[in-house]
Amino acid sequence: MTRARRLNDTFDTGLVWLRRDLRSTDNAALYYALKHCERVWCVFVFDTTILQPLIDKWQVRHPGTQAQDRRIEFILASLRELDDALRAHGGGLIVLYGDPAALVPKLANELRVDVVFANHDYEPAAMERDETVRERLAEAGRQWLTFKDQVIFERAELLTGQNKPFTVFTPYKNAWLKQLTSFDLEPYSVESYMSHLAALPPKLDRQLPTVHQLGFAPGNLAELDLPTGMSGAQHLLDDFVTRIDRYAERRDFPAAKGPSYLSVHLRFGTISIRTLARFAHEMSLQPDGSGSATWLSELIWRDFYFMILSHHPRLASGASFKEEYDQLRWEQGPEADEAFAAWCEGRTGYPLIDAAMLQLNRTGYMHNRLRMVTASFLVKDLGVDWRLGERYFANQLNDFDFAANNGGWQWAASTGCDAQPYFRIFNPVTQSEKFDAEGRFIKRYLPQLAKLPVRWIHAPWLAGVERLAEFGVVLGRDYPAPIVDHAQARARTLARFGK
DNA sequence: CGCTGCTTCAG
DNA sequence: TGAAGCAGC
Repeated sequence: MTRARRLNDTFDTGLVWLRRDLRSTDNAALYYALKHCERVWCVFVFDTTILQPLIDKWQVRHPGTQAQDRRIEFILASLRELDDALRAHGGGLIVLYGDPAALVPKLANELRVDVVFANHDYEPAAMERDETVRERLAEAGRQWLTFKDQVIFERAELLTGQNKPFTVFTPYKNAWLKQLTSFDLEPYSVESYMSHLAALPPKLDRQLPTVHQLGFAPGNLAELDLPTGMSGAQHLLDDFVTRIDRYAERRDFPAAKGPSYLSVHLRFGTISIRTLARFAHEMSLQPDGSGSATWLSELIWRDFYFMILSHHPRLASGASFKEEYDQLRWEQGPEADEAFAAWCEGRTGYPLIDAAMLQLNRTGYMHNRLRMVTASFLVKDLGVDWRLGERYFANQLNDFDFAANNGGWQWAASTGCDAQPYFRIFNPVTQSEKFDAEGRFIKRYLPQLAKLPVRWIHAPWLAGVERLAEFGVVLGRDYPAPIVDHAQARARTLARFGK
C-alpha cells in the first residue's frame, strides 16, 4: 500500500474549509492545519449552487410557498455548536453564503493565508469544485491540502488480489477487516493544537444567518427530537451503546428502537467515522459482540459505496452500474406519473409502503429495511425508473448522501454492483408480515387502520368490504385500494429484466 | 561499522 | 499496527 508523503512543511497561516465535517474534534483537515500552521481560521460556506436548486425545485412543486428543508436547520444548529466550540479556544467560525469555488479563494486572499485545508469529498461535482479552488489558490500562490477523513479506507487503499477495485461487498469487507489496525481508528488529536486557532477578524465576526436569510421557511426539525451538532451525536451514541448488543436482532423491525439514528450525524460529520468504527470494532471483539459486528458491517458498506463512487464517477450522471441495464424500458406516461406520485405521498394501498413513505415525508428519516422495501416496490411493483426514487429520497432524507443512496437504490433495482438479482422481488405483504408482524409501525403512521386486526393489517383489501367496514375502514375513503397487483407486477418486472 | 532491539510516531 | 529512527553493543 502506498503511504501518503508525510507533511513536513510548516506555515504561518492556514484556513480550514469545513464541508461535511462539522466538528472540532477528530477532524483530519483541522488537525493538520493546527499542527502545521501558527494561526488557523475556519470557514463554512452555505453553497448557493446546492441551495438554489433546492429552492427552485420546491417552488415548482409548491408555488407561492417558501421552501423547507430540515437539513438547513440541522446544519445551522450544528454550526452554532461548532462556532461555540471554536470560540471557547479563541477562534470562531467564518460563515459565508455563495459559490464556494469563488468565495474560498477570495477569503484566502483576504486573510492572506499560505494554505487552505479540507477533507476529501468523493462526489464528482464536489471534486470538480475542489479542483477549481485548487487552481484559483495556486494562481495566488497559495497551497491546497486535502486529507482522508470521511472513511476508514478510501479510493484504492483496498484492492483485490488482481490489484483491482472491489465490486463485491463480502470480499471487500473481509479485506477491510484484515487491513484494519487500531491506528486506522485512532482519533486525530485536534485538542493538542487548539491554541493555534486565530481570533476572527472583526469584519468576519458575524451572526449566523437565519433559516429565512438562507431562503427557507423553518420546518419541523424542532418537533422531531433529533439532536444536532457534536453533542447531539454523542448523545445518540451514548444511547446506542446501551442497545448495540441487540442491534443484530432488532435492526430489521421498524417499530423497534433498533438502529443508531446516527446516519445524519455521519453525513454532516458531527461525529467522526473513526469514533464510531472504533467503538463498533472494540465491542465486536467482546464476547457476544455480534450486534456490534453487524453494525460495523453497515459502516463498512458506507466505506464500500464511497469507494465505488470514487472509481465510477459516471454513477453521478445517472448511469447504472451494470451498463446493460441502462437499456431497460421503464413505465412511462400519465399512469406511471400517477403511480410515482402515489408512492411519494404514501397512498399505494400497501400499508407498510405507505407508512414508510409517511415516515420519510414527516421526519426526513426512513428505517433502513423500509428503504429497501419501498425502493423495491417503486422499481419492481410500479415499474418506475429507480432514478426517480433516488432523487425523491435525495430531497427528503436528512442523512442523504449520494454514494450510499445511489448504492442502495441500485442494489434494490438490481442495476448495481453486488446488487439484489433481478428475480428476487420483495413481496410487500410478506415483508410486512415478517418485519412488522403486529402492525405497530403501520398503525403509528396510518391511524385510520388502527382498529384492523393483525390478520388484515398487511393487506386490508383481502378482508373484503364488509369486514373492513366493521373496523371502520372503507377502501378509497379512509385508505386507498392497492394501486397495483403484486403478482402481475412481478411478472411484468421479470419480463422487463429478462429480455 | 553494521546489526539489534527499543521507542516513537504516523494518517 | 508497523515502519523509521536511534542508542547501544
